[in-house]
Amino acid sequence: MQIKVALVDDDEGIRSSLSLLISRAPGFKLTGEYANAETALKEIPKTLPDVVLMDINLPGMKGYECVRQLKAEHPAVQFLMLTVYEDSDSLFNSLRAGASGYLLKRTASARLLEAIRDVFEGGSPMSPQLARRVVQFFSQPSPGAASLARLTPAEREFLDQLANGYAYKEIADRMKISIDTVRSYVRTVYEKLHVHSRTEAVVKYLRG
Amino acid sequence: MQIKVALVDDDEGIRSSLSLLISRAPGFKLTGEYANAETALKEIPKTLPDVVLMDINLPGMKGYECVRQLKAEHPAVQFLMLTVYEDSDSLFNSLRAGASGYLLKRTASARLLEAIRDVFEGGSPMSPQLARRVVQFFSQPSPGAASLARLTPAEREFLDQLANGYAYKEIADRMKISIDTVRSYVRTVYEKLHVHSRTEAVVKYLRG
DNA sequence: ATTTTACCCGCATATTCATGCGGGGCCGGC
DNA sequence: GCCGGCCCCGCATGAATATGCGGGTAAAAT
Repeated sequence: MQIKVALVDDDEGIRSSLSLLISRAPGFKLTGEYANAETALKEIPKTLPDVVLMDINLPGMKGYECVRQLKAEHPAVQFLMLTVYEDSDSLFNSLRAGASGYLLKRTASARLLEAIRDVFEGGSPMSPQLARRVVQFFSQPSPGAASLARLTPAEREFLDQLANGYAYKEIADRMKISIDTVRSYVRTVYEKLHVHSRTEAVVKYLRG
Repeated sequence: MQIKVALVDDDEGIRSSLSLLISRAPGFKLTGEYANAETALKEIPKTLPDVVLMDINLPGMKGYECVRQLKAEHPAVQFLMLTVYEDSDSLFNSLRAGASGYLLKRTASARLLEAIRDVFEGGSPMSPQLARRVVQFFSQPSPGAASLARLTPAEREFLDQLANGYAYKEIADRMKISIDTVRSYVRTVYEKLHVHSRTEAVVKYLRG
């Protein structure tokens, strides 16, 4: 089965080289190439490709805006963003818009084809440099993390179970400890977090 | 310059094959291999490798817990998680703990070495399947947002009070309604959110 | 005009939670 | 050695929660 690929980029040179790459590669079929977002918005719904390679920095409407609109109407179409910059805003805007992958343009040809296949198969290929941005988004330390750090590993594990909504008895089973030990954790954790109820503890845990 | 790599995995077979791979690869130097998190916690601070390959599913202390502690003390050390599962919780736990990359164990050898180098150079290699989870985290504004929207204003207000840790009686006072009405809200809200406990409701509210 | 929908109130009961008081054992450091 | 931190276990009790069953009214939709 051929993967139908469309291409949106304002740079004629890039477009033609990508076009050549894709049309020559076995298993891929180029169904259209467009120089701007407006044209893509009109034409892509007609051919409904499997994967769209989308340049971020289009003149006029930005690439991610185009993705947002197309993705809303055609959720099955996958979008793979291409950019020359490692710009954070563009990256997060694209992800929010529903893009599935994000590659730097200097990605090698073979890797690009592989990425298209990845996207088509439900993956999200991403250049390591860009992935790092995303990863950092998660590890940004929160304000209340300090008190969380004072918990012992077992206590943290317990707190995690607590946040998952399990009853004491269930937590005891999952952690292979007795219900009374669980109750013991409740006290120490509450004390360390300065809370007096399960809800408060969970809130502090999720936010911290 | 050699990249110093440490290895944490409880599976002897995997450990030895990875060990062989790394020690034979030019540019890499294996500085230690450990069968569990506890040993790693003790030994890794001594050798301070550049990159640690960490299995997620360790017996006893989980891999991401180990990362959390080591990363806090030694921020320069990079962690590359290895797992057989595409489990969402493990993934996000690891990212929050400070892991930089996350690969499936079935990743090809060449790609693994490349990933180690990526991590060392500040990237965040990630298997496309796993990256998709991360990407979805952004595009899905919230899985529960839809159900949250089905709440009436009063119910939302109530849920907010619930998330603040107030008891039913306190909520009744604050909202100037009867305690029995509060109980009524409990039921309708739980039903709409498909939960069976205060904690689950609050979690869904905070995340959605 | 009838039905639906949303909202408010009430009672009863089983379960869960919060917290008081104890007791063990293991390990690492002073 | 002894102490302090961490982990584990136990009993008891009152408060809070979850959920069953009801009943009303007023506005919106059909």
